[in-house]
Amino acid sequence: MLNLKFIQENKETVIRKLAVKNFDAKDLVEKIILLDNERKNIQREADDKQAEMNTISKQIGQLMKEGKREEAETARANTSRLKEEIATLNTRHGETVAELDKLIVRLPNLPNDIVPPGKSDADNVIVKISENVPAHEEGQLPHWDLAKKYKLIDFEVGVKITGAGFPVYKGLGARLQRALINFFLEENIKAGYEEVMPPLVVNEDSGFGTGQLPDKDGQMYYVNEDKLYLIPTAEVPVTNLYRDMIVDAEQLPIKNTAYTACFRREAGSYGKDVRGLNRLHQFDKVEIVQISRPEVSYEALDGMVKHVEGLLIKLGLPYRIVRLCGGDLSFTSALTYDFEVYSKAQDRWLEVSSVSNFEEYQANRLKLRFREKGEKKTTMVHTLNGSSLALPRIVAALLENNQCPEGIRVPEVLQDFMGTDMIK
RNA sequence: GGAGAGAUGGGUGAGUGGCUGAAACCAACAGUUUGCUAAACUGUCGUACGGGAUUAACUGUACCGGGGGUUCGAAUCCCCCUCUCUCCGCCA
Repeated sequence: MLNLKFIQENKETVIRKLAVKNFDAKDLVEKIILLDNERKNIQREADDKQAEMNTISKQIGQLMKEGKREEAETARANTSRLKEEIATLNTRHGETVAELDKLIVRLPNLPNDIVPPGKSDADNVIVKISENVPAHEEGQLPHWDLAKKYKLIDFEVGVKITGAGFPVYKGLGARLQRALINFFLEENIKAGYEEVMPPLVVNEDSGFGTGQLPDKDGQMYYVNEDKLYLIPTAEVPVTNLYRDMIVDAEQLPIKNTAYTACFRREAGSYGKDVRGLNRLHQFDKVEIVQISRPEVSYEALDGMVKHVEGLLIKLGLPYRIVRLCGGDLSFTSALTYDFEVYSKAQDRWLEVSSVSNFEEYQANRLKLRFREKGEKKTTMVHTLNGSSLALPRIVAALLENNQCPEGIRVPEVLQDFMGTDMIK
């Protein structure tokens, strides 16, 4: 969430920048500022009265000790009115804060200045296209047919045991999952990311910390009995590792990578978007997370983009990198680069990674700060994350782009993990 | 799931109604001393939200797992919740 003080001092900037996200913040910001001022006034009044009360209480204690019962009784008689006033003020204060909290989480993160304006993904800016993008060919099989032909993925049995969007990987298909996970993790570790293996379900505080709640409540699976959410991405448990912490400056940057299954309800999706592996309710993803000093977070972002690009190059997949426009940018992100791989048979670009800088938006919610050595004051960190990578569409692109008369060519970097150079 | 014990600052741990935002020790940080290291000594050493000329000194309030209550006054008494530990049961 945005910082209250910042909103107070930069009202026009907030409104102007959120307009890039096509978010009309004017009324909300006005209301927030009004409420915040009210909150301060109430607090001042309540604090003063409480201070008065504390003084009287101390006096009573002193008088009692000295045996001056009469005077103590007199002092006590004066407290009841004060007590009531404090109670009233505290109630109002609580209500104001609650209202303020409710409003402030409705403000999205401010986009970075280089975020292009735009309404939808059509307005995203392509910043790079790899040179190996093939031409669309007729007669190529889409991955769902290839998966069937080589007995790699069984969508039907997944429907039987769970439902649509829960495929079952079999044989070399299952092994390909494992190969990709291992490959990604190894590469990430080589790049200095420490591997963690977090829980796949999280509590409400964690969902709030990274911004999935309250914004995307309906997109997560919820375990009612225990009030837990199935994670939509490893970002949630991994970033929340550092919730409510003050880290030392020399610990930064913190770099973690994690493989997890991800669960998404994807309510409202349909059609060719959900065909085959294009959109699933459960899928596997390796994630990278960085916690960075604010002044270098954009260098960190560039580094992450380079790293993810390196993975796609090693896999030999045709890709492009796009900078998301304001309208396509997520609620919590300040700047996002999406990676898309080209799928020859579908003649489509498939999103396989999203690398974002959240600046202090998540840190504010997480209460994640750092402290300079020897200094007293704390500063919010910047948090970043990216997929490196999400498996299903990588698999789709690999199958489709690497199909040949003999079978499906396995990229060299995966051959050891796969135990073969050709899926037949 | 059953029974019991517990939850205090970065850590250990004292504190059963006012003198406690919290002893002591450890860790950490700054400094003194020593030829270096170590040791010793001195000092600092929670967070949030306010006030203060909004990067001051200083200062108010709140916070001892979370929420509510009793009281002029609660870390301390009462109630509810959560979590942790031990034992039993079940079990990958």
